[in-house]
Amino acid sequence: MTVFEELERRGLLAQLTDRKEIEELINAGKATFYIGFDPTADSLHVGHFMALCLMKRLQMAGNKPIVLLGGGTGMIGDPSGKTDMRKMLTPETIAHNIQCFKKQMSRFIDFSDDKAIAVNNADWLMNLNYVELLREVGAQFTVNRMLAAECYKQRWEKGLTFLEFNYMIMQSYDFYRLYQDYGCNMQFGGDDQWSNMLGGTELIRRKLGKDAYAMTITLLLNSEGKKMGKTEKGAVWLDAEKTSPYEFFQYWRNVADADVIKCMKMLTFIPIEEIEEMETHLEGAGFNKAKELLAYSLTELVHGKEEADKALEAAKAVFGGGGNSENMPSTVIPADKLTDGTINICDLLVACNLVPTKSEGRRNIQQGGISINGEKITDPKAEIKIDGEVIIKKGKKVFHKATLA
RNA sequence: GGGAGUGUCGCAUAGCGGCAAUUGCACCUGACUGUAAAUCAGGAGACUUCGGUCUGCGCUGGUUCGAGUCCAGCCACUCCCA
Repeated sequence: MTVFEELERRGLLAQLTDRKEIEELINAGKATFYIGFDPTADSLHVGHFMALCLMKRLQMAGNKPIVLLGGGTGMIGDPSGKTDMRKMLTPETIAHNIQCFKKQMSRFIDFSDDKAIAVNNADWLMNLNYVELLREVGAQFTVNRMLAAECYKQRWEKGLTFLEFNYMIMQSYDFYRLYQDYGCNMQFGGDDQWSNMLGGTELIRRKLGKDAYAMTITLLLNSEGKKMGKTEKGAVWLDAEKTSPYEFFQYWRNVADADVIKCMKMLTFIPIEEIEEMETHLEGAGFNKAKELLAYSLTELVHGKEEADKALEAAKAVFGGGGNSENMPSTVIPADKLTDGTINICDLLVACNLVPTKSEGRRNIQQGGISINGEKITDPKAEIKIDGEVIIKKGKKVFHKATLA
């Protein structure tokens, strides 16, 4: 099976400028392609992860990836698909975020022996001369065409600043530079990047008379049409500090039935034949097995085997009713929060970050949602004795361990 | 630069001067389940010695026994004209 076929069978392909040409290029394994990552946060998230997996798949097939870090484009902010103006990032934040990105990326992409390279578009964007750029590049774009781009539609009502409007130009210019400097003739990315990517192919065609290609991968949406990788608390991060391996595992363990197979296909490296086979006889409780596999293999990819094992162990212990609390998420309670070795139940819940306020904790207790060491708590004034460790259960599936400092 | 309008709990929406403030989505808890979905029930400013107390409708002042609601100034955003 060729790489291209595999991508297609996994449902990853969204839009392509020239299907046949791209298929041949990447299957031959000699292509150089790039994917851009803007340093908007100090950790990668699931969307980035998909792009990195695509890179890895293509790299394994012999192609050469270029990771483009958006040190320059990050100064502007991509308005695509955003309803509100992006907060402007300070140069310091951007530099910090780039460091974080680089560190995480090296887990997925092999940069040794020049098998992949990372570049920062700040290197060329920051020194651009305004008038020169306008004449060189600006003359190649018409405003009416840019405005027609799908990615700006959402901004119609809220307004689009000139700063953000220029994002497409910057990204196009990136592609143009990479084409010239590295012979990179393909750009891949998330489907929301389509218009920006087309800008680049267009620019290359006009300036150089050469063909360049663009391909986007499907956005990972759940069965309700919402972006996956988001929770109420925000994104599901790849950084263990921001989203613990256990939480990460649980996120995927809890996906809807309708989404398991799709996630497996799009996010894991489990052989596609295996997934398709599984798909044919998946029913009832069998879904749980599939979800467990999904959660495990993703956690393994992102956090390594050891952490994945721990997360799986913790999940089994907790949901299987076993007593092993070793790998459960936990909080250490400082001794000065205790009086006579006990702590008020509401204070305990807040201290463990299980609820935002005491009122919320009280409510949960009154509604019967809190158990300590398997015993339901009904009195919000209960004093909990902490000696050794205490297992707190909130709702149906939030387990937490509190230990004394 | 001139004119019009808007600013309420994550988002969206209601609110004749007596409101901790409507409704929808999202969210949380309970029941049923498979750590799924659907459904049903409940909850949802904070603190509380459970009697209360404090904070709150862009910001700052004012009118009033009492202001999300009226007035003035400011700020932000949107639209129209230039």
